[in-house]
Amino acid sequence: MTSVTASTTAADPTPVSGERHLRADARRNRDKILVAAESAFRDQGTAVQMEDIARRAAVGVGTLYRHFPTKEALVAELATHRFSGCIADAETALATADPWSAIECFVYSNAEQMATDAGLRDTLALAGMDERVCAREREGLEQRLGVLVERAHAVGSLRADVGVPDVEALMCGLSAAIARGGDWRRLASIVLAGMRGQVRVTVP
Amino acid sequence: MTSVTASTTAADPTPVSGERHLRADARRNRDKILVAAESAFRDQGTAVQMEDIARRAAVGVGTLYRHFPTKEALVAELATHRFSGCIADAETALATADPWSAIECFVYSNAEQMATDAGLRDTLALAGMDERVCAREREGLEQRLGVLVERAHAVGSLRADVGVPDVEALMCGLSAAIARGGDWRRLASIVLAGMRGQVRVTVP
Amino acid sequence: MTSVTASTTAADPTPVSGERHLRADARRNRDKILVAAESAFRDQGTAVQMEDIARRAAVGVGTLYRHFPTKEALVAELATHRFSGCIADAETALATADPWSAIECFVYSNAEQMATDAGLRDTLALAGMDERVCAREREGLEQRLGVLVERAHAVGSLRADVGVPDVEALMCGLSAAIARGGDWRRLASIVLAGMRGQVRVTVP
Amino acid sequence: MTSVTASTTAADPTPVSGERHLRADARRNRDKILVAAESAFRDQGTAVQMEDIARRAAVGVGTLYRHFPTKEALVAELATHRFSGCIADAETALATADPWSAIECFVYSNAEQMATDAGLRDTLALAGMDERVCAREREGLEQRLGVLVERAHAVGSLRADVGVPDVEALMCGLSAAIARGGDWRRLASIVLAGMRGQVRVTVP
DNA sequence: GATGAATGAGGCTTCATTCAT
DNA sequence: CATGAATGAAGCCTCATTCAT
Repeated sequence: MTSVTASTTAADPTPVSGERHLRADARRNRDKILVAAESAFRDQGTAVQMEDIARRAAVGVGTLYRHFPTKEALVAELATHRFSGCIADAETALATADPWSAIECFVYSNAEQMATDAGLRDTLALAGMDERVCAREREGLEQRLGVLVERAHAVGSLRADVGVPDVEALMCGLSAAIARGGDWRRLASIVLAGMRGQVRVTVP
Repeated sequence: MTSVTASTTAADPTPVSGERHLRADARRNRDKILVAAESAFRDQGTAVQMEDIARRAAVGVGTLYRHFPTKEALVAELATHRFSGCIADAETALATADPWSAIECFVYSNAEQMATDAGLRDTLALAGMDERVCAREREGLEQRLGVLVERAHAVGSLRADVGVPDVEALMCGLSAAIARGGDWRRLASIVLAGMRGQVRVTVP
Repeated sequence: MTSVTASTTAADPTPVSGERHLRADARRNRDKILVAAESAFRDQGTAVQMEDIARRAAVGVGTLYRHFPTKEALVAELATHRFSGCIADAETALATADPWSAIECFVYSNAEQMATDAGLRDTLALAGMDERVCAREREGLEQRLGVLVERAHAVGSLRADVGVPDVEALMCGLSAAIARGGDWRRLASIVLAGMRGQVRVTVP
Repeated sequence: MTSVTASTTAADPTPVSGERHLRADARRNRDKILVAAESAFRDQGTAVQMEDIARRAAVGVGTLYRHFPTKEALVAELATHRFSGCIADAETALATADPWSAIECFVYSNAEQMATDAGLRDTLALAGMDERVCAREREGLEQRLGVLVERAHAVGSLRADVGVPDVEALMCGLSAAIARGGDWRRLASIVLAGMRGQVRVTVP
């Protein structure tokens, strides 16, 4: 689940680090803002005005700025959510026994998200510009990808010269390709086929 | 060659249709502006200020606006240049006898351009937003791609379910991937491998 | 009175239709802006810069633009105020029993306004350019003038060949004449004398 | 004749002061510019761009600036022509024996010009702003008007309290009124009637 | 001289951010 | 705390005027 709404539920009262005790309404506002920002960025790109976002969230700009001191901070927050989703995907993929299936799992679930939620693409593209935002999440993702890649290399199912940075770049590219509106499954399968190691069928 | 500088040489004094008699200095300035704009967009993205571009071109803003009535028009012009480059690549590829080699030729030459000149990415991404700009060039490109794809399909060297829009999307994606800074040759080869048809084994 | 300052008083807290609940300070600023704009236009004509107006109103340009999205809109608002003043004058005149006195009343009160506030001239001249602005007010004014003219014609105290458009034109002309700086009473009386019907001698 | 084209003919080789020996083509250009400027101001008001005027004159901006160092100078030149026309009218009027007929003659001929040539109105309105332009012509006109007014006063056919400045203001106003598009004859006759002294018919 | 390209100060407007209510 | 009005730096563009061809 990459939903942008805060995931803290009754069963999970511990707020994520950085999200201090917020009064119920404050939290509601924060979530409304994130949802609004997401759709706003999706519809109008980085050019959206803060006031637009506030309006969509049915909130005053002041409130928006109370929660996010800067437009950049808002984007970063969104990006963080996104990366968290990616990490979750990677985590799920790691649970898959077969190394290549794990990679497929990761790529497909990511592609699906991008196809479903255009905001994801834009946000990541945005965040992609400045390496400093979401450093922690990036690192977490890269770490998991590292494991996925390593495992796949170990059994030769991933092209030998493909490293983590390549996978990242390819995911980024896949995202851009999907943005053009084609069939995300086909596009993902093409990229996966390209990444596949040669030793795919060791003929008996 | 997609160089943005005017291609009129001593041997070809007839200006391209649509480019009316420009005084020598005017043409020089126009070219300076295009070169400057290109690098400016490359360095700072769409956000560059017109004054910045003018400064880089060592020209007054007025001159900039004399040649391009709008920032948008400038971007469009650049995009047109880029598309022309793509078309030229496609044309070159068409001259290759083997259908698959032709596609490889196209993808590699394009990828190289993107790697060499990161501005390409932004410009195309930009132009991608509004389908109306460069309509003619887009069409021309799609037409050539159509031939390339058809030929490759005929001999089964291109995945059967890959159409022109897919190729476009993949090129777009490749561009984004390359923009992340990896080895463009490897990335291009991955995408090509993914597009390759299954019938690679020409039965003995 | 055509004072540009908001007419809402303690006794009339209901804002005029179309003027939504404005916070006290917002309304104050709006009024400050209108007053400033008025004097600015008076002093410098249409050429005044928006920043100048803002400075006179002791307000940031942003505030100016929050209240009036365009310079044109600001002028239109001013013109509307002026027309409203004219309409009020016409209304007052209509309350006068004697048809000719009514016309005199209208012309004099208008002339006085023009003399007092030279901005009127420019604003009306400006508004005169585009028939679409203040269409409603124009119409309202013409309607009242129609009644005034008709009544005067009925008793023969207005030159038979003078119609509403003539009165409007003459008022416009009177405004221009007054703008030159002469004695507005004399100028108005001259125009009135010229409009007077021949049958001034009520036969004994 | 208020034609803006230079009035120097073969029979009148003495150039007006300020118009130095101009080569035939230079003079032709100068005239083309004046004609163009006139119609340009008529159509678009003071806002016309110098380049527009040059284009209408089928001349480069450079040439325009060679003849008139400033936009203001161009306007002034036009205004001077206009004033000269007024002076000529006044001169003609002075040749009329009856004092009141003389005034009527002046007012009607002026009104006709204004009705015929909208550029006249605008130019004069423009010039009217700055008292310094056409000072010489203004003075000349006022002098003649002085005589006309004095004569009319002497026989009591002009309202006693009407002075030269009033006549000027009224002419200005008449111009504005005519600009609204009504019947200039009627408007002029109204103003004249208003200026007429009371002792119009000394009953026998 | 004529031409029109170049110039750049200056105008209008936007929008991220702050602050009074 | 929420609100939305206020702010003003900064961006895009215009156009009177200058200058190279």
